[in-house]
Amino acid sequence: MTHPDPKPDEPTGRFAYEGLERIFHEKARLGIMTSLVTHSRGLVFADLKDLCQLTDGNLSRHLQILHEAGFVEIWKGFHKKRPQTLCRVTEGGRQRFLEYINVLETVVQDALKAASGSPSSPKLAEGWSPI
Amino acid sequence: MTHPDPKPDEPTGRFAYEGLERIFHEKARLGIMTSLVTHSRGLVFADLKDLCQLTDGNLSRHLQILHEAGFVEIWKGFHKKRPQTLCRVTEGGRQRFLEYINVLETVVQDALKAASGSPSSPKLAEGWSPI
DNA sequence: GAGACACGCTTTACTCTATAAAGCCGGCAG
DNA sequence: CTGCCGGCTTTATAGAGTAAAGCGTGTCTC
Repeated sequence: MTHPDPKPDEPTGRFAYEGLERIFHEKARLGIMTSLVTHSRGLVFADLKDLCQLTDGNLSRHLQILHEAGFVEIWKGFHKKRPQTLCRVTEGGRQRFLEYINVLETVVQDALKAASGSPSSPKLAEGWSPI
Repeated sequence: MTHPDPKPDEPTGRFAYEGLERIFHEKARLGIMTSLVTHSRGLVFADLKDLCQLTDGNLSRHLQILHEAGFVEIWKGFHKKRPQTLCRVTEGGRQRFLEYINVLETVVQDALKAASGSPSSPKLAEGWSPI
């Protein structure tokens, strides 16, 4: 074997988390993407808004961003003579989001590993002063 | 039993993730906190900088923010006649960070649950147009 | 038929913030 | 004493999240 312990995604620095794509790493958009991945047939604007507890303007802007990135499709239609917007995640969006989620999983693992280990902080040697 | 299925942290809306504290939910600070929780005895500025792959100014600012929030302690000292800064997570910081991590874990669970389920998007009914 | 009102979003304006670049300060070498 | 380097801080700027305002269409009521 050439590589006893490959560790594919960690060139040099630990805890750098380069894979945490900015576009997904945002409370509101995390909720939107999770909602859309969960409901693969799509969600109308109002339902998505309720699921994610967002205001209209807010959801609109985030959807615009995700759409420009090619991660969600936006379809316009009508329901009872009122306009309706249907949102669906694209296949690419789905994949990239799940990659992001994998990185997030390693973050959680790292943190929990640390938590189980060291209990509490010891005193410092002389010569250090706070603040 | 009064509550068959309590679900403590979910009042009404799903995928809202209110527990995702802004101060931790940031790539750089996630790395810093994980590093500090992992090294409970503390880390000097330079080591932390390398671990998180941050620039000096960047790390300085993020530490300042975390310190003002009471989540990290900053100690000043000297090493070989050069100033050194030692950073340690506070007990409160450690706790709050792990709470944040728990929320992050539910995000990951939600997304992965969705991923295992629905495969791909069906066609839309007539009357919808894209963009 | 003309306001008034509600629905379903979009657009705008503001504030906050991450980060690159510049600055600062003491020690050391020549 | 002049310049340079290590070890951070401070500043400046671009970018982004979000509350508030705006807009267009349908549906009442009088």
